[in-house]
Amino acid sequence: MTITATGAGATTRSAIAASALALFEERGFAATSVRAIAAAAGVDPALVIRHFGSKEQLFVEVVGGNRGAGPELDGPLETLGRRLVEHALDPARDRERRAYAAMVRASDHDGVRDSLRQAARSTFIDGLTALLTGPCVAARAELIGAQVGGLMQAWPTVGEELLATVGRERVIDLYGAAIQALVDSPAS
Amino acid sequence: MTITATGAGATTRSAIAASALALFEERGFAATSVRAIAAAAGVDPALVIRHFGSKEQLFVEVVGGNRGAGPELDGPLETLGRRLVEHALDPARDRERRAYAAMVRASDHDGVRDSLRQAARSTFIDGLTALLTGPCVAARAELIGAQVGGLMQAWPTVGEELLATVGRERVIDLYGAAIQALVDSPAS
DNA sequence: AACGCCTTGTCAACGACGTTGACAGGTGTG
DNA sequence: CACACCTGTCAACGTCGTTGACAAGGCGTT
Repeated sequence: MTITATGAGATTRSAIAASALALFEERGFAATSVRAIAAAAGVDPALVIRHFGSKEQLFVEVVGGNRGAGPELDGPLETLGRRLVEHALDPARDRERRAYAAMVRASDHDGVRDSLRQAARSTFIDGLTALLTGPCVAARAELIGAQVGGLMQAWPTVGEELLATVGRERVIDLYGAAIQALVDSPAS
Repeated sequence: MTITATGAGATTRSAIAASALALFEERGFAATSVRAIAAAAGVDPALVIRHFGSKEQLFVEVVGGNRGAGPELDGPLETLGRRLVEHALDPARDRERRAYAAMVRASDHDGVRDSLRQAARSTFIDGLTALLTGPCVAARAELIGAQVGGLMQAWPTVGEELLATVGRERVIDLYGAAIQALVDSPAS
């Protein structure tokens, strides 16, 4: 039950977490077995469960646990749409994008889905709601979240093609304008 | 190998498909076992695999197989954004929306992901590409697909709340306008 | 009628999976 | 020393998707 923050077990625990993160991001949830994680970390499969409770909890903790604050929200509202797309497509954010895709794909499991929803709320939609002005800010923030989520979900499969045909800047222009339509205070 | 279109086996095959569809939509892919499908259909588990090859192929065939043509594309371009949202949120389309959600959640498996991508292409994005005018029609069609996909994915979790707070018409207005930003031919 | 073939279905089993319980070393505290 | 506890090991359980061998029944050909 108890898990000490320091001590001998903490190093093996982080070793398990590192192996798990690498395998989950590379192969996804279903294709990664607890036994494979244990083998990569050089420990017993039972120890993985002992430390993290279950495969699902391990996934949520290592893949869904490292959320940044969301600095992409800083800046003028007039260019928020562009910045959101730039941030979502930032090549340096490849790891986070793959982590998000892995979570969406594993959202067949209730715990993963709940974690995904909660993470989106706390690190994105709530901040966005506080930022927007005009009517229906909460609803518009949710819909902007749907837009960004749709882009991130589609990107692993269509992103390469889009980059080759129209280029990153054009995608940022186009999708940024679409998001901006929800950022700008609508009539009525 | 060979599967006759008619004959004694066709009825049990469709019985398996019916049970599988109901269970997959209700519980999702991972939580539905081949044995449960077989029990619901009153057949042997091995027979399920015999008829459909694998659990994944069965899922793709029964959940991803019944795609409509897409009449939502008919009509003037000026209101296409609205119509797409109306169609995506149509209460009568609850089954299709749940099927789509089930496929997204099961897209951890390669075959499911491929089927999802192909279905989106053939029944939506290709038709949309043919419809749009102006520059970058293919890219804009893909991005519109991302928008619609994001909305459909988010809807099961946030739709109820949005309906209660701002109402369906307002959502159609807002998100429809955002999609319309990609439908309308952009400046250069 | 007798034969062989294909389809349809049954049965037991395989290997892999996530998870659990009982148990062993190792360390610090009374 | 004895006690407790954290850390780790081991074998096993039940379930899973899938497979192979085999039986029952229809059907055309000789």
